[in-house]
Amino acid sequence: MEGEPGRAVEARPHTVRLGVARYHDIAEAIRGAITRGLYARGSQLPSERVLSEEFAVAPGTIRQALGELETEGVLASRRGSRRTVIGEPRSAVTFEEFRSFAQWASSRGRVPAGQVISGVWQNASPLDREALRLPIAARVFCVVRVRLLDGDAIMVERTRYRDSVGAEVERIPSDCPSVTAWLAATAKITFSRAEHQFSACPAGAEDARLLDVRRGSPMLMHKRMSFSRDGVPLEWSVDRYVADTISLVVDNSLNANALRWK
Amino acid sequence: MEGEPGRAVEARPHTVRLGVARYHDIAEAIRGAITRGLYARGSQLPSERVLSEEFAVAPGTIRQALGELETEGVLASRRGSRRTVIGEPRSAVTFEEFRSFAQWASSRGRVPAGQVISGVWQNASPLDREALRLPIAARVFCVVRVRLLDGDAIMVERTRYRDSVGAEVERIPSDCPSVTAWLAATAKITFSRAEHQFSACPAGAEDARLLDVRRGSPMLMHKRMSFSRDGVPLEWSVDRYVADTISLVVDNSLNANALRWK
DNA sequence: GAGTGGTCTAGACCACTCC
DNA sequence: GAGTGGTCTAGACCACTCG
Repeated sequence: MEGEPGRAVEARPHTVRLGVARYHDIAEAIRGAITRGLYARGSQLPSERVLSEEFAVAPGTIRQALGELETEGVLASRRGSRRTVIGEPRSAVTFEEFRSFAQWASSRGRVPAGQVISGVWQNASPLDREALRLPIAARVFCVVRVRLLDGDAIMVERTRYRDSVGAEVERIPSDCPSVTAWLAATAKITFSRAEHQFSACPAGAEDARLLDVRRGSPMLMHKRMSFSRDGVPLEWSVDRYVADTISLVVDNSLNANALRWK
Repeated sequence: MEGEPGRAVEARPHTVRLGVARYHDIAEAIRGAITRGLYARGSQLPSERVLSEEFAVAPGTIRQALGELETEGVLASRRGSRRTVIGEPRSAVTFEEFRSFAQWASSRGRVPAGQVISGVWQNASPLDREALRLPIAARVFCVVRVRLLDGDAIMVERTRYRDSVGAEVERIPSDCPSVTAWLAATAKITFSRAEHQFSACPAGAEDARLLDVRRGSPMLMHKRMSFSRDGVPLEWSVDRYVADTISLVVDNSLNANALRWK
């Protein structure tokens, strides 16, 4: 293992280090130990009591660290039996990466780009009003973008923003690679929760023209609604990807679920 | 609220009731209070201290209950500020529902059915060996099934089982609606983790014939790998759904992710 | 029966938010 | 400055698993 067990925690017993929690440190240490092969897949982890002595922390702190790893699907536990090592920790996608095309692409070492096809204000349709919980006669800002990956057009994005957000989006330069990043930096608008729906559909006429595929060819459709921290819906969007350019990976266990792109 | 705060917990301070944990009870009570409109969307929940007095439990127990609700995306919290109510709790899909077509359909009040097209033993291909972590010269049991929803054929499932599981699957009656349920009940084989990948693809010749769609028409492709509790891969499968018959819903927040079908 | 994880108690200090 | 959530301590009993 690692983590300097005999670190002499000093008299002050529960000082939280600035920025990083101790339990997260411990999770990181165990994660690293698994990656380095110290714990083989299928083997058993030391007990919570033993770990709490090794890391010189209270049992509850160890429990928090192990909880983090179980959520990631790296460990599995059962009452009365020792925790078993499930496998290599995966680089789970962060929320930002999953929500933002640009941030996902960058984190994978690929070059994202975007091109705005149109951006207009419209009266909110019944669909808009339901999705964004708007009153009658509200307006929405509608943007159609083509997204490029390493220079290839692979996706059409049709987004509808509520007015407060739309007013900011309207000012964004049309070649800005990441709307999400721009909104966060300039307008302090951040998305804290999103709901995604995936299905397949045939390419429409506009899709075919913008992405250079045949009409009716298969596309992965991704509907998305994003919310502020207070649960206010900020935007909803329908993205259509050319088949075989991208896929969504979902990892689920009895305890929790994790997402990542591939 | 509810939960009979003055329930007279008695001298024994930490007796866990059989089956249900107290923190889960409390989460359920708060969930119910939100559903019944006692806490409006966007409003603030009472503080942890107050709740711990109302429910007559230690603060840690309240914290566990609130954690459950935050994972579901019902609540959001921020240091120094009170927890805000995000919205109606969703009926998050259980792991079993997400993995099993039959269980998902049943839970939605729809009638699932399955028909085995073929079931044969084959030598494991390189793909099989990688997915199931098998040695050279291992055998896999390959099954092709058509899945029906309310009488309509909507999906072709091509599954490959490692030998120990295949031997059991071979004995399952061909009209059995739920392979998962049969395996759990009869052979005590349960899946505890799965990895899913979604993308779009055109219908192949066999898909077209079995599902009565045109070749090349759009399909939602779902690759799936299932593992035992100890991390041993038990099966992998490629399912292809007719477009617009089904879609996957993923909910993700800064803290956690939840899944459900729609 | 020894050991393990799951649950729970009853406190504490700190970082942060809001007034 | 008062109050809140985030983290941590140092114990406890119970249900369960395994040898």
